[in-house]
Amino acid sequence: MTKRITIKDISRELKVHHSTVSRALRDDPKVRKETRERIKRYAKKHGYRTNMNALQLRGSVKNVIAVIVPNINHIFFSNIISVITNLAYKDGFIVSVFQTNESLELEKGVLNSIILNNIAGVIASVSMETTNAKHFRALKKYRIPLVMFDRVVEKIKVPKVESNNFEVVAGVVKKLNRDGCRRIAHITGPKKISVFRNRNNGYHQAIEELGLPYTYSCSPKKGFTIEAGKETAAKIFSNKIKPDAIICDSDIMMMGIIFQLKEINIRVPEEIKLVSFGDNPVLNLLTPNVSSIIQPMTEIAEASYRLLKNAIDEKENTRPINQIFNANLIYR
Amino acid sequence: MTKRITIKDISRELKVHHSTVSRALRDDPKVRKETRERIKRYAKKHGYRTNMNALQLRGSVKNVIAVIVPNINHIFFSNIISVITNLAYKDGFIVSVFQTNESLELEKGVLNSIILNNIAGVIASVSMETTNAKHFRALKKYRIPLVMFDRVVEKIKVPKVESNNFEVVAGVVKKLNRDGCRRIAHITGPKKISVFRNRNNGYHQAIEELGLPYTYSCSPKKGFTIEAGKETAAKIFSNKIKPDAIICDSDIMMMGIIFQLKEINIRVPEEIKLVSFGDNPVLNLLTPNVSSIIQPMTEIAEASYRLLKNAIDEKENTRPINQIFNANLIYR
DNA sequence: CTGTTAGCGCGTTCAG
DNA sequence: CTGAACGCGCTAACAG
Repeated sequence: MTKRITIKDISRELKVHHSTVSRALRDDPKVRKETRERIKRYAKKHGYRTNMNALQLRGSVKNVIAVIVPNINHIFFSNIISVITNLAYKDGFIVSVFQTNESLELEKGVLNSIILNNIAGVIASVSMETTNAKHFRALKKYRIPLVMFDRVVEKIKVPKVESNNFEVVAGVVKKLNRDGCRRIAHITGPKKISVFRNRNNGYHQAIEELGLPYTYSCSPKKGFTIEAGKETAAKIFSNKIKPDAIICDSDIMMMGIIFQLKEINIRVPEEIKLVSFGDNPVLNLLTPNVSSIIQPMTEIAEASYRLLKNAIDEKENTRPINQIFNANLIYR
Repeated sequence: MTKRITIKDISRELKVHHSTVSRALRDDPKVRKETRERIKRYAKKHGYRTNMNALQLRGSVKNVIAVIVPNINHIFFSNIISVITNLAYKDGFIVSVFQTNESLELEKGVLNSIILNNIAGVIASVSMETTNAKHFRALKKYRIPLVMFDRVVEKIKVPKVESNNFEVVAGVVKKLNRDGCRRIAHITGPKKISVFRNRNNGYHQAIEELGLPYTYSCSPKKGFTIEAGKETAAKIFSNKIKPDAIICDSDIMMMGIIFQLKEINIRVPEEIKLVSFGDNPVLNLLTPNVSSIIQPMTEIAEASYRLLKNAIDEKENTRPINQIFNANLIYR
C-alpha cells in the first residue's frame, strides 16, 4: 500500500529467488507450472506492476512516442494527435505531446527534453520560425527515429508525410478562373516552410499558365489568428485593385476575413469567392458560401505513425520515404 | 555516436571516478572547480544527457504528467491540454495525453498504462460511461496524485476543478424567461456525470422557481456529435408541444441542431432561442443568433495543474480541494 | 576534494 | 527446474 511491490517482495514472500519470479511473470516455461501460477496469482492479488524504468534502463524497451506540433489547439493538429494516440495505444505506446507555440526556441527546448527522456520516436510538424533542421538532426545522434508531417523541413532526410499542396492549390486557381475569377489572391504562411511554399508555388504556377495579370500573396507575421485574418482582409481591400477570389491556407484566418468582409459590406460569393484549407467541420457547416480544401487528416496521421513504427522496429533501413496524400476541394 | 554516452564513459576518458563526474555535472562544490569545469566541458562537447530512467529508477524524480480526456478533438479539451502542456513544460514535466474515446473500458486500460509507467501525476476528465471511480482509486495505491476537472466523479476524494454549472444554467433559464420564453428545453449528457447532472438540476430548479409548465431534457446516447444534434432537434420538433428555447451542453451538438432547424425552416432567434456551452471561438463568431456560455478554460486548466503540482510536491496534505470557476453567458 | 561501495528493479547469463 | 551473480546509469553515504 505504502510502497510499490517489486519482484523481490514477491520472491521474499514466496520463498523463491527473484529471478524465478521474473521468469514466472513472463510465462517462461522453464519455471514449473505450479510455481508459475502461484507466483502469478500472488502478483495479481497484490497488484504487482513491472517497473518500466527498470526495463528501459536495461535498454530493452522504450514505450513513449513524442508528437511535436506548433499548437495543440488547432483542429488539424488535435485531429492528428487524436488518431496517433489511438493507434499508439494499441501498440502499447504512450504519446507525449509537445507544443512549440510557433517558437523555434521552444522547439529546441522540446527536442532537448525528448532526448533527455529517451523516447522511442518522434512525429513532428515544425514551428513557423523553423528554417533549419539542426536541432532535429540531434535526434539521429541518439538514435531516435523521426517522422515529419505537414510542416516538414526539406533539408533533413527523414520520412515525411504531406498533402499534395502544390497541385491542389494550382487546381483551385484554375477552377476559380473557370468560374470567372481573374484576380485571385493567396494568403499563406512563411515561404521558408515547405508546405506554404509549395502551395504558393502551385498558386503562381497556375496564375502563370492562365496568363492572369493579377497576383497577390502575403503571410501574417504572428501566426494564423482571426485577428490576422481581419487585418489582412482590411489591407487587401484598401488597395486599388481588389481581388475577386481569395485562397487562404488557414481556416482560422479565413474566419477573420469573412468577418472583415461583412464589415465592409462585400458579399460572398457574389463579389468575391473564398476558398480555405478547412479542417474545422464546424466551420464547413456554417459557411455555405466558402469552399474548403479538405486535408486527409486521418490518412496523414496513420501514415506518419506507421512510418515511425516501422522505423522503431527497424523495418525501414534508413531509406527515407515521402508519402503524399491528396487533399480534396469541396466547391461551394 | 553509436551509443549514448554515460557518466562512466566520461569518467573512463577523464581518469576520474564516475561518482566525481556525477557530482561535477550537478555542480557539487565539493568537486574542485577545475575538475568540475573540465568534466562539464567534456560532457557538453560529447552531448552527454542524464538518463532519466536511471534517475527515476532510483526514485528521486518523476517527470511525466498524464492528462486523460474523453476526446482530444474537442476544443474544450485541446485547450485545456494546451495550457497544461505549456505550464508543465516550464516545470520540467512532460505531458502524456490519453484519450478514452468516451469508453470506460479504454479508460481502465489507460489507468493501467499510467500505473505501469509510474507517472508523477494525473489530471483527468472522465468518459461518458464512467460511473464509479474504482479504477481511479487504484492510483492512490501507487501514490500517484490525481486531479479531476469538468467531468468529475463525486465519490472519490481528490481535488476537483469545475465550472459553476448549476448556477449558470439556472441563470440562463431565468434570462430566457425574462425574454419571453416559456418552453425551455435542455439537452445535456448522462445524469451519472456530475457536470451534466448539475446543469440539469440548475435547469429544473429554475423552471420550478419560475413555475413554468413545460420541461424537456434529454441526452444523446452516442456522445456529442453533429449527427446527434440533428436527430435530437428532429425528435423535439416532432412532438406536439415545441420549445421556444433550447439550452445545449455541447456546441458540437448545437451545430447539428442549427442545421436541422434550417431544414425544417424554423428561424433563430425569432421562433426559437438557442444557448449552448460554446468553447469554439469559430462557432461563436459565425452564429450571431446563438448565445454562448463561455467556460473559463484557461483558469480551469491552470487551477488543475496547480493543484496537481501541489499534490506532487506534497504541499497539500491529502486535503482535497474543490475549485469552482464562473462560466459567463454571452447573450445574443 | 576524490574514490569506494551499495542499491534502485529488472532480466540475463551461467551454474547447478 | 531454480539460485547466484552481474549490470543497465545514476546518486548517496561513507571513507579516506
